[in-house]
Amino acid sequence: MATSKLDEIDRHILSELQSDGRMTNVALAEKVGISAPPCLRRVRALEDAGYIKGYHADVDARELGFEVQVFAMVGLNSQAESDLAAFEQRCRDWSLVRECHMLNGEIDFILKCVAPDLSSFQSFLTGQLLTARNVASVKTSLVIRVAKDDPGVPFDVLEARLAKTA
Amino acid sequence: MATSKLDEIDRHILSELQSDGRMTNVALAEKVGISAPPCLRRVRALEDAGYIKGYHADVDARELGFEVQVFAMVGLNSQAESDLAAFEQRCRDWSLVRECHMLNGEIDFILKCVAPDLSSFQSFLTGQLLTARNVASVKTSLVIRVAKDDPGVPFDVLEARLAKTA
DNA sequence: GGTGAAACTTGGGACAG
DNA sequence: CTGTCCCAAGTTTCACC
Repeated sequence: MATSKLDEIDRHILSELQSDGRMTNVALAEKVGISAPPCLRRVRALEDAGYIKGYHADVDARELGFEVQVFAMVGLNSQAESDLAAFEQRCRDWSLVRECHMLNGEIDFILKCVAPDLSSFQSFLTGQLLTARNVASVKTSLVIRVAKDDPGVPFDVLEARLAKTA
Repeated sequence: MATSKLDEIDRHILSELQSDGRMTNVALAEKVGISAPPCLRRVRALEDAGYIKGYHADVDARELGFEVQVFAMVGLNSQAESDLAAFEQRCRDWSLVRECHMLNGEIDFILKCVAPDLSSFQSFLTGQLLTARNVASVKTSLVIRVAKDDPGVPFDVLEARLAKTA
């Protein structure tokens, strides 16, 4: 497993940076119980190895005027790899689409979209998504409210798992 | 609109911090074209006003050993507010569940879940989610691959919108 | 993994437009 | 009220053990 390369301190670093990405290196070093220079070396190594893909401020979409969040379930006519890739590329080009996941089962893709209001989402839906080549069906569901929206992964699950195999 | 309190520099700051949350204040100040002290004051004000909810390292779930991502569509028996709230609280307590969104339409909730492997997800599904009080139906879809997973909001949409009304 | 030291960043105070 | 200049305290990031 890929985690076997990481020791407990590395996992602790990832966990802390996931919950507070702007923590200073000295505060992080203190939390994980080592001094600052080796802590920074570990962080750089985790970044270089791809365990940390980036750092992002978590901005409040609603406060910023994005009142509408929508999940769109998309079915395609052709599931040939080149057609799947073409649809994925189109999703990357649409900035309203924040996430695009290919799924198993009857739905081919689920898209998480964000828009300033319903009418601008509707114009995206009818003008872009529904008319895109190869799109067979789109079912949309408006988000009424968000009960939980945690970034990243549950480190407690990882630790529980490692404790079992140890 | 809530964005009217923000000027172009504030939006630029949010946009930069969304794409790189660990940028130093001097680098940020240079990017948005003001000097460091007022830039820092703006960042603090944006944090205090709730536009910035936090900062997070974006860790690679698969590299860390979370091989399985699943979307679960959940239907409840009762949609009374107290029953909805009870289910949402249960989702917050399950660390495998990273996101829980209440939707309109036939599905009541969509959950984004992450797990180390299929069997640990299955044991969560059968042991926790399906047996939870008030849960009527659960349809799950495995994520085959992720074509796009951008955090936050599309600032280009916001700018286009503001340009129109200006 | 730790230590010390140099360069840089942060974040405050005083002040101008 | 927002920006600029400056400075002390704290932080990052070397080279070396």
